Amino acid sequence: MSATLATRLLHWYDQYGRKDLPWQHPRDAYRVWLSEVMLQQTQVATVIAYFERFIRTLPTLRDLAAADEDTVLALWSGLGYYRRARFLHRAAQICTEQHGGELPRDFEALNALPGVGRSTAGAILAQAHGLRFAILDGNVKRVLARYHGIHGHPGESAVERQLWLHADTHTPTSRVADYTQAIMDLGATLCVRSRPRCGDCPLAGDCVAYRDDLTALLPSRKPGKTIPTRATVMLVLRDNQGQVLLERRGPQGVWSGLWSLPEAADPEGAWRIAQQHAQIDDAQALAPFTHVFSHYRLNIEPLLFDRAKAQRGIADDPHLRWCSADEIGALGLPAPVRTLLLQINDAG
DNA sequence: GATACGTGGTG
DNA sequence: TCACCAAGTAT
Repeated sequence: MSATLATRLLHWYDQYGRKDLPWQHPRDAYRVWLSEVMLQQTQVATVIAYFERFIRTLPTLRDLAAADEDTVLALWSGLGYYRRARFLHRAAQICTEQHGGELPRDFEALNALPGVGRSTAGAILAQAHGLRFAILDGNVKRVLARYHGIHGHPGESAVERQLWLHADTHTPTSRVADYTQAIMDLGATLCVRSRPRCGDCPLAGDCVAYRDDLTALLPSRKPGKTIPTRATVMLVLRDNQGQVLLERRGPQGVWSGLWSLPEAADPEGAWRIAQQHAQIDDAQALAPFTHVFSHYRLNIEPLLFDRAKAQRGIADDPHLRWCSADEIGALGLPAPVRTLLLQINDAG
C-alpha cells in the first residue's frame, strides 16, 4: 500500500513548495480571498505587484467596503476581468452589512457572495481556516486529469463533475491549507501545460498520463473557434491645458465601470460627438492598432481633437470629465487606453 | 450548455 | 504574426 496522494504531495511541498507568496503571510481570509479573485484566469507573476499595492491601499475588508469604486478600479486597472473588482467591492459591503465586517466561515454564505464560486469559497475555507474543502482551479484540473487519465475538455460538465469528485476525495483532513497550496504549486511548477517535468514529480509513479505517455494530450484542449473582429473610433479630445475628456463606461459589457475615451462607429460620428462636447478646430488620425480580447478582436482608430474648447454644462454629467495626466493615474482605465494616453502625452 | 469577460506571455 | 494559454464566475 503506497502513501496517499496527499501524503506524497505534502512531502514534496515541504521541500519544493512556494511558501513566500505575499498572501501567505499572514494567511488571513481577506488576503486569501483577494488573492484568489485576482488569480482567477491570471498568473501569479502578474498578480503579485497588484496584490501588494491593493493590500497596502486597502489593508482590511472594512477599508475595501468603504472605498470609492474609482479607487478599487484604479487598483485593478490593467488586471482585466474588471467585473471581478466590482464583485469584490460589493461583496465587501455585503460582509459589512450582513456578516459583521468579516468574511463568513460558512461555505454556502461564502459561495453566495458575488464573484465567489465553488473553488474560491473552498480556497478561502481551506487556506485561511484549515477546513476540509476542495478547490478545482486550472492547476488542479490539469494535475488530476493527468493523474487519473481523464479525457474530455474540463469545461464539459461531466468531466468537471469527475474532477470535483477526485479533488474532494484527495483532500486530506489535516494540513488542508498546505495541501491546497501544494497541489496548485505542483500544477504551476512541474505539471505545467507543455513539457511537464515528470522526472521530478512525486506522483509520477501512479500517474495514468505518465504511464501511458499521454501528458501532451491531457487535459484535452478546448475546441478552438475563431473570434470576430470589431472596429471603433476612439476620440481623444484634448484642451489647451492637456486635459482629456473621459467617459465612464456602463455596468454591462467590456471594461464595465472604467473610465475610457468616447467612441464612435466611424470618423463622421466621431466629429458629431466631439462637437457636442467641445469647439473643435481639426482632427488628426493617430496610428490605428488592434486590441485582442478573449472573445473578439478590436481594431481601434484613435482620432485626436487637439486644442479643444470644452462646452459648458459637462460638469453636470457624472459620466464625463476632463482629466489631467495626474488624475488619470487615480482612475481605472482599460490597458490599451492608458497606453494610448501615455504615448500621446510623451509625444506632446 | 454556451457565452461574456482582459491582459500579457509564449512557442 | 498568431493561436493558445493562465489560481473562474455569472448569466
